[in-house]
Amino acid sequence: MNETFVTNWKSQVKKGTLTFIILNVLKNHEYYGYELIEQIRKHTEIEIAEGTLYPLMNRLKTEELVTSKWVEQETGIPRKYYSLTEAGIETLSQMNIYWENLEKSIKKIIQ
Amino acid sequence: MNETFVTNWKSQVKKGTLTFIILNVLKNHEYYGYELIEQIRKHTEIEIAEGTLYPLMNRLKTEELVTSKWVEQETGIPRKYYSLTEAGIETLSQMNIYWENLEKSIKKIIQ
DNA sequence: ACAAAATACATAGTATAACAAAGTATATGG
DNA sequence: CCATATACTTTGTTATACTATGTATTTTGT
Repeated sequence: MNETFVTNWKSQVKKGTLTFIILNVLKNHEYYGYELIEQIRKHTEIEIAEGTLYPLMNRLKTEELVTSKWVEQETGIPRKYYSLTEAGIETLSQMNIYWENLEKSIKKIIQ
Repeated sequence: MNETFVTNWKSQVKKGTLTFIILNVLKNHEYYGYELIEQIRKHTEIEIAEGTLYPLMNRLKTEELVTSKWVEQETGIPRKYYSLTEAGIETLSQMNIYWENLEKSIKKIIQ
C-alpha cells in the first residue's frame, strides 16, 4: 500500500527524536559511538545508521552539549567515548519538558 | 544559553509528528486548514505556521491520505475542508503502532 | 591460512520538511 | 479608513536523516 509514505514518515520522526534519545542515553552513562547504536537497537528497536550517528555526535560536540575522549584499547580499535557537558544536561532538561508536553498532547489527540 | 539549539530541535521534532497529529485530528472530524492550526494551538500548545500547514496538506492530498472540498460561506472566504480517505485511515493505524512503540522506548530511556 | 563479517570511525551527496516571509483576498472593529 | 483577523498560497532557506563509500582493525568461519 503506502509503504513508502510510512517508511519516509518514520525517518522524519527520527529527526529530533534521535538527538533527544542520544542525550538521554548519555545522561547516566558514557558510551562510544558504535556502542550507542547497539544499545539503542537492543533496548528500543530503533535502528540508527552509522552515517547518521557520527555526524550527529559531531554536531552535539560543536554545540558543546557533549565532550568526547579517545580511549585506547588493549586490543582493537580505539574508541571515542562521549559524555554530557553541563550545558548538555541543562539543554536536555528543557528538551524533556517539551517532550513530556508533546507526548501528553498527542496522547490527548489520539485517545 | 543554547536557545537556538532547543528552538531548532523543536522544529525538527515536528518533522513527522505534525503529519501524525494532523491525521489523528482529522480521524474523527472534518476541519479546514486555518481551523486545524487554531484547534491544535488551543488544545496542545503546538504552534503551526501557515507556511507549514498548507504545503503539508497538499502533500497528504498528493499521497491520497486526505481529500478536500471547497465550502462556500454565506459570508467570508470559502474554506477548504479536509477529511481522511480509506488509505489515510489505514496509514494512520500503522503510524499509531510505530508511535506507541517509540513513545514506550523513549519513556524507558528517560525513566 | 584466508575470506568474510564484525567492530569502529568518518565524510560526501541527496531528499525531505518546517519555517520565515511575502502575497492574494475578504471581513470586521475602532 | 486602517489595522487586524480570517483563509489560502508560494518561494527560498535551513537542518538533518539516510545511502553510499571509505579507512582500518579484529574476530569468526571453513
